[in-house]
Amino acid sequence: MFRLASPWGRGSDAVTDSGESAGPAARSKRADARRNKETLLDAAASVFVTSGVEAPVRDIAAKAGVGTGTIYRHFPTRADLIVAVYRHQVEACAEAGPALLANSATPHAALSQWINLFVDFLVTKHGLAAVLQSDNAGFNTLHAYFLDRLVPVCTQLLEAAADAGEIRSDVEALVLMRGVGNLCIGADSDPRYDARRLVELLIAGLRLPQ
Amino acid sequence: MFRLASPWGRGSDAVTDSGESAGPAARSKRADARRNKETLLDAAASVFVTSGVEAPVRDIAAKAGVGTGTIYRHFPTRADLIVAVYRHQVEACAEAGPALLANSATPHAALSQWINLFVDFLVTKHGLAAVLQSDNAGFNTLHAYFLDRLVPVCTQLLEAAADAGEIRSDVEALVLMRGVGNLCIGADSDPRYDARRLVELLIAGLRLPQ
DNA sequence: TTGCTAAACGGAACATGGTTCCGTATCGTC
DNA sequence: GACGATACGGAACCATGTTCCGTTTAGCAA
Repeated sequence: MFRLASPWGRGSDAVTDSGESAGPAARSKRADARRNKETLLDAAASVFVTSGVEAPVRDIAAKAGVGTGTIYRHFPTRADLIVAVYRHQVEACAEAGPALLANSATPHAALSQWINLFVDFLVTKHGLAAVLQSDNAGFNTLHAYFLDRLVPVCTQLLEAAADAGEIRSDVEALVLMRGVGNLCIGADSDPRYDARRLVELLIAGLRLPQ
Repeated sequence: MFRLASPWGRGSDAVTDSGESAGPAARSKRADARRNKETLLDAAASVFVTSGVEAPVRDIAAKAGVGTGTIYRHFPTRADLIVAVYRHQVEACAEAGPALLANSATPHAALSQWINLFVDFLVTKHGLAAVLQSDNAGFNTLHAYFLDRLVPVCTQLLEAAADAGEIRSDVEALVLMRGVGNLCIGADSDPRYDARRLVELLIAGLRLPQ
């Protein structure tokens, strides 16, 4: 069974740790700034687990022992903080797509397993799904990141399954992913609601009518 | 084609207009209070159309030419106001269930049409679907009202279709309705997202595997 | 080691939105 | 016309996201 990397697997973020990628010899960040960013990411991850992604910024700042201004200097908007916290897991999910396609019996099986991965991710992140769909500007970067990274993967899986004649070919990855994301909303707040089940039905509905 | 009553069909609300239903000779409400409640409902309906159900309470009060306190006296919480505004249409939807069942070729067709009715309702009410799923306490009454009124209808349709051997019998109405509601979130803010389509797929997924 | 400055910090202050409270105005009755 | 119950308006309160700015500090150079 495929699983995403551990939630605590974001110790060192190679891209954002020090200095900007642009410019030849851009001055590297001050040590305390780098340290604070790490502290902040850990605090946010921890608070997200207990209070959900909609936890007040002040709570995260408090947990990190830092002022709110510090958060906004490192992460221009809350969405950027969320992206940073979950980047590794989203990357893992994106990379799992081609791997599943290569290792599964059928493209449809790969698609199904990949969607499961995505659902598991969303369902275990209290409130993430809801925030993902919020039309609130300011979450635009969050929205964009998820879509930019995952839609191409989903497209690839959908096309493979369609080419194999397993599913209808008139459903776009963007629409499907948003649908799946929507179905995951509130999955953790009501035990009677079974998001995984509904997603299964949705995927079942993709099958070509016999 | 079945359609819900016009959005402006809530002129006189027989139940809540004057006096309480409890008590033998409960004193009837003052005329200005009754008038204000009507004005408020009209203003809210109008604001909901242009700014969505999440419009600030102050906006509704302003539109009605009334203080915010007045809103809260008539409607203890925002959710109560929303319920009051849409009560007629929800009732119409609930009543359409048995009617469709009686007039359709198959129970599955009735179910499908009824779900369409529900989806049309949600999709045309900017932001309603999102608010419906909000786990924010305070929207409990809204949540409860929709579920109390519509789940039994949906259950009836599901059971009829299951008894006819058209669909699987292991999906509860509550789960299905929440799923459909979720799929409708954000349907009006992004033209690329096609909630109706996804709901169709979900309903298709209910069919017994051949 | 000491001094200096850009960088970073903290948290008060501001903006927005839901909700409560209470002094005032009004209705309906006597 | 007077009076008590009812309803009204909107200021005030609380919670939250975000910005701003005076203060502190890291890192470098003399």
